[in-house]
Amino acid sequence: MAIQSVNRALDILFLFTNTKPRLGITDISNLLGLTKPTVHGLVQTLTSRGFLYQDPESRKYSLGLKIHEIGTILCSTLKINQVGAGPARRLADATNYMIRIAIWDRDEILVTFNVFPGSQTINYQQLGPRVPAYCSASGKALLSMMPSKKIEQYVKQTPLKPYTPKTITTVKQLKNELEKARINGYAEDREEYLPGLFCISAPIFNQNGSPYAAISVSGGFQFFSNEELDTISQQMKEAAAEISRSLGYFHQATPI
Amino acid sequence: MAIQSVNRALDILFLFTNTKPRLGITDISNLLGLTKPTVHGLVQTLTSRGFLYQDPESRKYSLGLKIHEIGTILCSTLKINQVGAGPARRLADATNYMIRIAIWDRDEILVTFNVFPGSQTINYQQLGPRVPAYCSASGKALLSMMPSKKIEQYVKQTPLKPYTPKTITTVKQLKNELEKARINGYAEDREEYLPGLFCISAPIFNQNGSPYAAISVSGGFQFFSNEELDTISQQMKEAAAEISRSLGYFHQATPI
DNA sequence: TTTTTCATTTCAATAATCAGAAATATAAAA
DNA sequence: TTTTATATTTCTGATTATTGAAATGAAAAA
Repeated sequence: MAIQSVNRALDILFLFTNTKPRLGITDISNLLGLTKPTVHGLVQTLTSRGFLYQDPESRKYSLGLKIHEIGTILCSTLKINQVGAGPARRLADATNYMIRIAIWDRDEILVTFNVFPGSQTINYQQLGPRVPAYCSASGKALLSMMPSKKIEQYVKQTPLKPYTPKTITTVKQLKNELEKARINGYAEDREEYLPGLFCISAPIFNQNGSPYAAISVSGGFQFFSNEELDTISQQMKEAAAEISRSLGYFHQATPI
Repeated sequence: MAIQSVNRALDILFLFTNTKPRLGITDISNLLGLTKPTVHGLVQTLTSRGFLYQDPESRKYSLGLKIHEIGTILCSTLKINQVGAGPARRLADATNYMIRIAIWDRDEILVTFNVFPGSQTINYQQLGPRVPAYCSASGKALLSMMPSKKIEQYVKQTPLKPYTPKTITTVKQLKNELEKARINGYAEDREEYLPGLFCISAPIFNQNGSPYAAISVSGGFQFFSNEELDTISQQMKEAAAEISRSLGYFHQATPI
């Protein structure tokens, strides 16, 4: 049983966009095909709770800051952040690079946690950004561990749009990358999404043994020597394994 | 007219916390004093929209990732971000430090935009973190431009809790800082919230001439020489003025 | 000033939701 | 296996929300 008024209230929230950030009652009424008294009641409720904000001058509405509050709570309730914060912090200090944790969400990579090296900087325990899986190290790390059926499905329905000259745009290239990731235990992103940004990422598994999240090390490409890559990837894989264990994952012992 | 079911749906969302990240129907029913069928309908609606997530195994509910999506939209619809992105990016590249834009929200500082120097790093056009006003450069920059009545009200109802050994904990010290900020045109934060973090921040005014937001430059304290401080604070004040003008603020000409 | 626009409120009929109690379903625990 | 706990569904009268048309209020435009 879906609650009509709740659905409509959520519909109203998603009417606001980059290009239409401010809406009036009549706008909303027209967009949703609802009467003005109905819209007014819903909008007033959302406004009284801080999910909408009414500009006193124009009387137009925009999204309210209470949305940020619930977003912060979402972030702190994510299990991966709760168990990943410690290992990520230690990895940041050990490597002196930015560390991120990300999860797979609707075929994209959603960053859930950011740590910068040195205790003098803030832990961004906050969500975002969202990045296509095929051109991020974490995306490839996760994809490489998914069943081949899922990979086929992914490449079939995902246009490999180039973001930089180095973005992978063919299925063959992508599959090669995934194979390499399976061998190395980590995936790479060599300026495939942002120029100058080089990342490596290792998958994190949950108690079902499914690839659930990924931890990544980001740095300027010029700073990663081959030797450094060996050291850092090793530390990163250990951090990933530690988090996987915290999530209840036990690596299968090799059968005799 | 407040819509009961919408209010209840929002109540449900705020039941989830750091310490209680997963709740069942009975839990929610008890916490809100509602019957189970009522709660179930609301929860199902929120789940179908992605605002809640039900774990298939435990059947418990937690906050859903759709909350992040609406948070992203909130961020991109904020006028201050829309007009501040350009100047902030240029300031980051000019100074080679992290730049942030923040607004005053319920006596706290809410960061709405982060830019890191160099095009190789990502613009965090995302909300958070939230920091007490009295121990952040942006908070002091904004507070310094508020009417003295508002300042009195602020210090009266805000406990000056220490975060570091250098946090300002007396009203007198804070007022001295505000006076200094008014003279300099920017405020400072010398490791008052996080050890090793030094920031300066200049206020941004809206078309009413009210202090509305602040732009800050963050860096390790050891990297700020006096000379550098002069240059950077000047560039920062110019960026702040540019954003203020974009918001419709015209600086009063000095009367003859 | 008058006109226009749109937010807000009113009202009564209609539709949707809720409470309360109880039944059924489902999964974990004993 | 049975027991236990809890999610989910069912039902009906009571409560609450929505519609549609119209009126009022309040600010901006002409």
